[in-house]
Amino acid sequence: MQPFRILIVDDHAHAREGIRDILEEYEDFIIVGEGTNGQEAIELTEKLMPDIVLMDIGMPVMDGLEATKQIKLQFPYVKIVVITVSDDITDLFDALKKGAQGYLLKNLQSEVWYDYLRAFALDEVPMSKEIAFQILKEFPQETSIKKLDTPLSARELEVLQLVAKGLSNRDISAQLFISEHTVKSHLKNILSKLHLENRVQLTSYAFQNGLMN
Amino acid sequence: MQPFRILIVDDHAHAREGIRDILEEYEDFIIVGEGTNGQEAIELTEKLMPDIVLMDIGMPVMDGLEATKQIKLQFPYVKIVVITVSDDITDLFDALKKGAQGYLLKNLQSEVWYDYLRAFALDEVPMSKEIAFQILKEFPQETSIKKLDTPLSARELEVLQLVAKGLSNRDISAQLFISEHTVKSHLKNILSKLHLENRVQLTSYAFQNGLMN
DNA sequence: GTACTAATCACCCTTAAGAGTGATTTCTCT
DNA sequence: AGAGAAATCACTCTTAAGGGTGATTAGTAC
Repeated sequence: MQPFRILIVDDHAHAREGIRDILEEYEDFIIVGEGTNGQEAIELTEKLMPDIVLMDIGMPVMDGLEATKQIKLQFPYVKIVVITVSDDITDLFDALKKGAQGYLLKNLQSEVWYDYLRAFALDEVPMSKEIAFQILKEFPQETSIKKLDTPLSARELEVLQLVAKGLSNRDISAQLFISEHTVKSHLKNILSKLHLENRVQLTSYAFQNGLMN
Repeated sequence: MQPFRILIVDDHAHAREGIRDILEEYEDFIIVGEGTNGQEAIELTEKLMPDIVLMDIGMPVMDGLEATKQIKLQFPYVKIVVITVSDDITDLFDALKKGAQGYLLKNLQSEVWYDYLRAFALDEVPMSKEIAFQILKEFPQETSIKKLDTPLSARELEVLQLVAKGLSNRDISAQLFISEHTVKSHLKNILSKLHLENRVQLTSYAFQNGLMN
């Protein structure tokens, strides 16, 4: 079987080295290139067409989340695994939202990396958001997942539906007899809870999840 | 039967007089109040709770379209007929979009007014957008309905779907390999053709009309 | 060959949106 | 009584959105 072609993107040279050391232990993987920022990630992906991109998040010029989004838009078949350190798992949802299929912590044993990436390359890891939770449980380091995934309050649902109808914040404030500030505040919390980033995505979400009648 | 309670809103005194003269010919109608701008329209609607509001469009302080929107949001059961002069029928769609149920031209015969308003009050005039067209045909004064209601081009549909997915104009431009200017241009045309005013309403429209799969 | 349209790009301008931060009040749960 | 959540409002700041206007190119229709 052909080895899996892997592109490493991380702005820290020693981080790339660490990953390289791990992957070179196994014949299943071949590192086809290395990049140091999101911009390079896009260019190298286009040039090298790797099977998997290992993408760091915090990088200069263009960060890994933006690069992930761009790459998935242009090359949907390229798989992206976001790599991060153990203490900022909060980015997990953002990464999946941008189109990443996988999520790995830099400070795991090399055997874990191997098992995970191999399964991943063979499509044996359908990395959905549900499974992401399970993975999190297996690494019980206290993460800073705050008040995410709390259910929406009644008021928030009300605001959500008005947003999805196409009303502006001002219109909503007029209808609910509250200030526009408050509407913005509710909307901010709604977007945060649902891991969305703007009212259009919220509208799309509302329709796809049967919240509009 | 109780006469229908009517509120007249128009900034021109002589326009209100003209309407008053017409309506006072008939016992079916009683004029419960008169306003001169959109702000007054809202206040008077709340105070008087008329059956029908006859609403002019071009007015100072707050125009009739905005007032129509506000009133329909707060008092959905109040019927609104937008009144206008014959040469700016282009506002028709906007008025219906804001929630107006009817549309009357100021310079019609009083009998036409009577027949229309009576039928309207009795819910015998389901003033949909389709019927609006028919009414337009009956008043064949050459109106300035431009290139409205043209079908969307393939490219426009493509942009529409990306918008409804929640992508920003910049994201769309990157994916379609065109400039952000062009995306904006397409979007502008799309909104114009569909008589919508922002990307959220477009998203809503897309889902409700089965344009998303 | 000319008229029409789709698609592209550009510039200006105003307002809406959204992030960040923080504060107050009321209610509930324990 | 005290903790926590929900709802409210406020201020700042940056960027996205959208309207208005206009121009070019290429393809199509008649």
